[in-house]
Amino acid sequence: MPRVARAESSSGSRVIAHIDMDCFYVQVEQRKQPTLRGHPTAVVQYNSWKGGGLIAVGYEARKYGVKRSMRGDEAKKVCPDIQLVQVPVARGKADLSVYRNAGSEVVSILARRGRCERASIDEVYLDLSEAAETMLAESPPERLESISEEALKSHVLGLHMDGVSTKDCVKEWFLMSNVHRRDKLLACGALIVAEIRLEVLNETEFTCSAGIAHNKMLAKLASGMNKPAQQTIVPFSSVEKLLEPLPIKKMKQLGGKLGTSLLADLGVDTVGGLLQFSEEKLQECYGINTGTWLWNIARGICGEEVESRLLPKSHGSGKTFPGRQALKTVYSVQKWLNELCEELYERLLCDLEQNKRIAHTLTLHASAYKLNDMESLKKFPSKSCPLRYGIAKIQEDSLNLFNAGLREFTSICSAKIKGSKQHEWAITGLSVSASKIVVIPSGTHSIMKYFHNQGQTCIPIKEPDGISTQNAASLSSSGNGCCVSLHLPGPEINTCENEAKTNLDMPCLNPYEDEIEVCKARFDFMFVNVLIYKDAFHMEKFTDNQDPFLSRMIQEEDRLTEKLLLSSSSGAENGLGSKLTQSHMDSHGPVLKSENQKRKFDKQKGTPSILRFFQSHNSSSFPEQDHVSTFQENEASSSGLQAINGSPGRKSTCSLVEDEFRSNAWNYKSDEIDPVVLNELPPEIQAEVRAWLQPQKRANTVKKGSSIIHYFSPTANS
DNA sequence: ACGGCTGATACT
DNA sequence: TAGTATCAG
Repeated sequence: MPRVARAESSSGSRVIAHIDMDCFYVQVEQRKQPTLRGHPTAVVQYNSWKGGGLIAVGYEARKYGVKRSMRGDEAKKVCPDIQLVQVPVARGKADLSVYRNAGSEVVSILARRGRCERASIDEVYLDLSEAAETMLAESPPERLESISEEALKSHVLGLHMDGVSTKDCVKEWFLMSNVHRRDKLLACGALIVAEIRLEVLNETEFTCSAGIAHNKMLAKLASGMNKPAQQTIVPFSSVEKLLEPLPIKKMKQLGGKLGTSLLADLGVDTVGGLLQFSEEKLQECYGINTGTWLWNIARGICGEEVESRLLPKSHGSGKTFPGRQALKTVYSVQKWLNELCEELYERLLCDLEQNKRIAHTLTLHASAYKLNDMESLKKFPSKSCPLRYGIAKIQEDSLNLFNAGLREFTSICSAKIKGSKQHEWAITGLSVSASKIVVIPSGTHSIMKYFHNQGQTCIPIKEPDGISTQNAASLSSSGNGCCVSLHLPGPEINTCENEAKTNLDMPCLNPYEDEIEVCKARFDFMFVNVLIYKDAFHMEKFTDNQDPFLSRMIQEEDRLTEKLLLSSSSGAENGLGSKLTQSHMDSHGPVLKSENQKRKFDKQKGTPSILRFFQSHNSSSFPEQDHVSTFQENEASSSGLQAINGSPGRKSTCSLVEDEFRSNAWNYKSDEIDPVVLNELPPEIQAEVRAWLQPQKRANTVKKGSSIIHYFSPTANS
């Protein structure tokens, strides 16, 4: 909750829109299956129990009294004609990817018009202040020869003095010239939103509703007032009358316990009721932040900014196991964790490919009860650890996290029963999630670029003003190979030729620190890619087994490499991009075998494409060399990577990669690093590199290591 | 011990 | 920070 409110009047009025898709899941299904249009429809989560649980209800069905959180059977009873569509199922669980992707479609349209915040899978905030100002300056409504039909259908709160709000009234309101400037801005905003909503409809076939107001809170309130497919405007003058009788539970954030205690403590059940309490009083009751926040929202004040964020901050995959489905063996837990991790990892790869983002933290949540314990109210603890890319690693780590949690869960409270049999616990819910997702800086979008960029290794590259990093490229999606990629128009963002620009959005830290962050992110990016390929390589042996997921994964990763390489200009020149993927599977790459014949890798048929890429890109003589050094020509001596490997002439990037491929037990010692090169690095980088060389704790011990090295920790405990 | 699944945020 | 709790839809 945004606890700091900005004075509304101090800096000119903002124009904020909240766009809310109408019964979104239903619309998505209706688009997929147009015969459903016009019929009472609901989306149910696959669940043979009682016909499944409704998670979205179309407006035709609502007329019959069908409600969310009814079971499918009840819905049928109330509305026998209802069409129940099932949510897609993958890996034994509901998969919401199609809806997520559909949401991305909408967001990419909205984002063209102003700062855009994806508030949920089907809700978006838009800051239209600039656009409205521009319109007011250049072509104000009163100078328009006509107001669009859609805009004329707007609802203007407070306009209708009880009863009739005709189109004429609305038209008059739009054209009113003797009104406060802030209302004219709202009118402009409403015209824009009407336009946007038509765009959305044309391009996606989805209808939405919208609220237009001076802040997020009011916009959100308004968007729900006239649904579906309508928009509602909240003029400043209508705020008091709107809020005064409004049940407190209708306000966002007050629908839960806080709202309840407001009634219990203060006897207040409408927003207007709050007005009688001083800010101090509210602070006494609910703390300084919440108190002030309450005081403000009662007056329609909400300074919360629209964040520029089109992508989610975390990904998660979870499932519940209610009743007797509860999991009672570690085995079954592991089985389900593996499924959940598969989905999560698929989405992570999507995010990496489409948005160039890397997640850094893996978290496991579980819910459980104890069988013998009378008080089974104990919570199963959440656990997290550094996230290592690679499906097997995520699966292993999540299981370790679970076991760590389970030990706490079982030990702390019920040490009483010593002969601990299997069934003292049961798991009713599992979820894995990935967070701390960071965008790789522009210019790092291919490994080639990294290596070609050497002279100026760590120049921070910023986006053009007004476009935040994570809005770059395309919108995330996930799941099932249907990675929708929607590119935003606008300024070129992804060129490494862009030099450092000043970023106005950021308070700009020490530029030097900034530089280091960019460096770290680049390391992360490259290493993650290498490791993904290592994993794909391992998986090759499974392709014969026709495991659909594994082979899909391999394809996925092939595509990723190809894209990355094609996107690199020099890769394209050499024709490497396409050659590489072709050669991925064939068997000409015994380059590594000289050293470690026993290693698993040597039994594989191919050389991982990334590695091969390194090889072929470089000296032509590479394959013959026994212990090769590469990239000598390309790299300036300031390369941080070289420093990790040692001196430029001795052991370089390629051999670092090789070593990683050769050895499951990755353990560089400090003495393998040329101290001269290490000392050339900026002090912070030196520190970081040295830190990498320390032994790292991992999931078992549940401690977060430094940003990069944990990717390299061996997979197995052995 | 059934509304399931997914996300954000604030507190500590 | 990691872990918990609350909220929303």
